[in-house]
Amino acid sequence: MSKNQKKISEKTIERLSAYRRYLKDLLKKGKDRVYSHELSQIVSGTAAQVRRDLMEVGCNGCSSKGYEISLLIEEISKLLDCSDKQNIALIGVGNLGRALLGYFSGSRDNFDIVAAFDSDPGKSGRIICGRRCYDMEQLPAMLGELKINTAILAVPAESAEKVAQTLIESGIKAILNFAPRHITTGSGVFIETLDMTSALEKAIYFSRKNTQQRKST
Amino acid sequence: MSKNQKKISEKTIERLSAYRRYLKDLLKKGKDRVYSHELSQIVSGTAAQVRRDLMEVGCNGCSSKGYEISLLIEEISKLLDCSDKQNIALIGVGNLGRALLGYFSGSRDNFDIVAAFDSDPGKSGRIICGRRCYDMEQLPAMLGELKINTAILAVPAESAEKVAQTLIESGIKAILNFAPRHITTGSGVFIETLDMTSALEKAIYFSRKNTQQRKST
DNA sequence: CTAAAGTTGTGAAATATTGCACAGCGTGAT
DNA sequence: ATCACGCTGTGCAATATTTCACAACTTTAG
Ligand SMILES: NC(=O)c1ccc[n+]([C@@H]2O[C@H](COP(=O)([O-])OP(=O)(O)OC[C@H]3O[C@@H](n4cnc5c(N)ncnc54)[C@H](O)[C@@H]3O)[C@@H](O)[C@H]2O)c1
Ligand SMILES: NC(=O)c1ccc[n+]([C@@H]2O[C@H](COP(=O)([O-])OP(=O)(O)OC[C@H]3O[C@@H](n4cnc5c(N)ncnc54)[C@H](O)[C@@H]3O)[C@@H](O)[C@H]2O)c1
Repeated sequence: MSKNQKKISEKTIERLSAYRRYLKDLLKKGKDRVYSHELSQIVSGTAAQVRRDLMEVGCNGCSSKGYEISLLIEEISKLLDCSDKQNIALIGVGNLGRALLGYFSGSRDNFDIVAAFDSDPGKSGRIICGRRCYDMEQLPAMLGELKINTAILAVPAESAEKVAQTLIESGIKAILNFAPRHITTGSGVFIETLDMTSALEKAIYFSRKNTQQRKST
Repeated sequence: MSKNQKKISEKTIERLSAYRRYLKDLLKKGKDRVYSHELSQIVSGTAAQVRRDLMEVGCNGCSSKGYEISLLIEEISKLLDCSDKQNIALIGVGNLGRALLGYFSGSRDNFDIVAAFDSDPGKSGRIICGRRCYDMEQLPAMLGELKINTAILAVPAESAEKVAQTLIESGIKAILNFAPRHITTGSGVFIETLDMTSALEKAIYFSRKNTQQRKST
């Protein structure tokens, strides 16, 4: 019962998220069915890969007619989303943090950044992009109070590990880290580091090699 | 001659970039040698993986003493960097674009954002974060003039594909795309899409499954 | 000088991920 | 009713990536 599905790969989860976003677009445009080969284009994969991904959410496809978009969205959401809207915390309201706050706050229906934290007294206490910014001392209490278990980390690299440690001790379960620092954790906390500098240097590197296009997500 | 190494994987390139950044830190702190198991921690891999990565740049390791940091930085740079500093363009000077501009401009010695472009007349013509912002009409000419072959794309999703097409036609060789849209290209242009929303939804998903930590880059 | 400890370089095994190819099914045409 | 067509679901092959494991080498201790 607790083990209905064994394990879905990270790559698949990422693609499912991308599929869903695209499917919502399609739905808005009035489409109601979609084929795997159409979906495959938005992640530069093959149709077979899409079908395999969709198998993980319980196949809803129908031969010849493809997948029903609204049903697919529903099924993907059932897998990805929690029953209730997830509260997210943002740590570090600098240049990047503000951009993220403006981008993610309020616009989604499955999650929301409900609180921001910064060590700078000039920021905490204020309301930024419509969200209250708290002092770091209030972090442990607020995480519990707001039932936050995922955090976005956008503090300078030097502070990243220390802040991450605080987050983990406060019971956070996953961190999306933008600082160019690897976060180590003995516990079962999920850490995803988005390293923009490496990504850019990779792009620069491959701008010189004439590779075929690849990649996704 | 032209085919000195067959092919280095994207993952390896990303890690090499991360190693180098860390190695520069270590050097600044006065260290001069490093072991593979030390490097392995910053990408949450194994020591063997690090050694394998470093083999790609031509092994410089020495039994028992590890790798000489300055030499390693040199060798990685020889692989990753071009002989001359790479000029980068930023397209879309919105909330995210400005953060990126502030972050990447001027601080690196192997690349620099030398020009920004935006379709908004209120932005083009001005100087933002110390960089001139041009009108989109000037894009093709400027890319050639400044010898730019890598671009950062930070425009709204709706415009992303069209702008990417323009970039490719103007001769760009690689794009780091922040818009939540897959860019397709028949040509050999390298496209790297950083999808923050998928990354966040992935983090949220795994905050509920108690996985061991994984991932890097 | 010899042994012990610790590290590199790397073939080979183990995993993870992707792509192929085809059986089976629904649909629409005849 | 039958058939051709196009798409799904999936076993299996093909790749890609990571990890294991060990010989060879360097340094240090005795
Ligand atoms: N700006 C970008 O486009 C960009 C790009 C790639 C990576 N990053 C990374 O993202 C992170 C944030 O970048 P940024 O440009 O927003 O930096 P920033 O300096 O503008 O903002 C950092 C914020 O974190 C706060 N802070 C510092 N120490 C803290 C602590 N211990 N606890 C809580 N808050 C603390 C600061 O007060 C500040 O508001 C950095 O690690 C940076 O390397 C940023
Ligand atoms: N802000 C974030 O933190 C964040 C997070 C994840 C993804 N993104 C993505 O990054 C992109 C930029 O986000 P943003 O928040 O900076 O948006 P934004 O609206 O603040 O900025 C977009 C900028 O692009 C310019 N622009 C629009 N159409 C253009 C065109 N055709 N050619 C040139 N410039 C054009 C606009 O004038 C504006 O300056 C979006 O695709 C967004 O989905 C942003």
